[in-house]
Amino acid sequence: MLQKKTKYAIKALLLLAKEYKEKKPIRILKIAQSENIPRKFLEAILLDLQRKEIVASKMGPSGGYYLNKHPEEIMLSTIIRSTGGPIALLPCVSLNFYERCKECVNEDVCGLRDVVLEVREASIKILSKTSLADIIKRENKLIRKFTKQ
Amino acid sequence: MLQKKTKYAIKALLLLAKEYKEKKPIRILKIAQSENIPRKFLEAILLDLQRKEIVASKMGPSGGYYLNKHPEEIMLSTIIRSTGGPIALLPCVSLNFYERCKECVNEDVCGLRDVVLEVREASIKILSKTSLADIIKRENKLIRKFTKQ
DNA sequence: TTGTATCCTACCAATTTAGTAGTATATTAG
DNA sequence: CTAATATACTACTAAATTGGTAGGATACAA
Repeated sequence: MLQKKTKYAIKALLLLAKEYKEKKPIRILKIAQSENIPRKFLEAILLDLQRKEIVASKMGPSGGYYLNKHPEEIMLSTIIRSTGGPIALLPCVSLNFYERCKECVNEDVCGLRDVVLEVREASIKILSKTSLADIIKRENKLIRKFTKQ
Repeated sequence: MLQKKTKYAIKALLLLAKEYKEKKPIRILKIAQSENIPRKFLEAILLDLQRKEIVASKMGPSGGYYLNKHPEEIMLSTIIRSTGGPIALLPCVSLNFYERCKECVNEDVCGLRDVVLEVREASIKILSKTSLADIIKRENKLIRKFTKQ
């Protein structure tokens, strides 16, 4: 399951994406209020995202955060990883959070790992081709679909 | 990520599957030792699996646990769910652990949910067609592959 | 130079997960 | 029938993770 932190990050980034205009900063407080995220927590999350170069910031009055890339270039997989959420079901198949199973004598020969690898591939395939812009597009499509009815 | 409990459950069930013979019980202690699982913890896990009718037990001397179905009929998705691990990335797309997002005004129109739904479909597709028997087959295939080299 | 913003470190609280203790109950070999 | 050996069950405790907060340092525009 994605942790709250990751969900908050995605929500915040989606807001930045919707208001996107190169280097136009938006204040933390504004994001926190409109997305219903605890202000101080969001501060920490954005700081993380900045270290991963997903967002950048401007200090001082009229400062705030803005996307460091175009919304089409920021992928869901990148966001999830940046906020500490591994995508794989087991650490032994995680690209970014790899850890060996203590119990496994030889992980090359683990049948479970083999399956879980497949699941990871399938998930990453979707998550790494979906950008912030794509999510917004999907949202609009869904809105059109549901207002037609 | 799968929790330790789930991993232990899978390991235990794989052992039972390898030794499978209808209603032949294997002692907790034996499973615990050969799979390196804390004995008392395993006890609790097997009790859970029994309630979900994946295993059954026989009490008293010469008692123990055995699979309640053929190894080909016990699916990975069932095991994961039985030990409390949701497969979906968000509760709002989980079939068995569904929970509404507080923040979402209308989840029918959530772009993120739409993506996460796709990921769930892809994962479940794999997990629900893979049985204990399949995992063992994969293991054997991997062993053959690595001993050839 | 003052007010408003992010930056940064160090916490604390709540929840979840992992694991244990101890007793009750069932079964069977002798 | 009873001693030995197994699971069944309840109730904890410990450890780890996650969610969230406090408060001062730093930057910068007006």
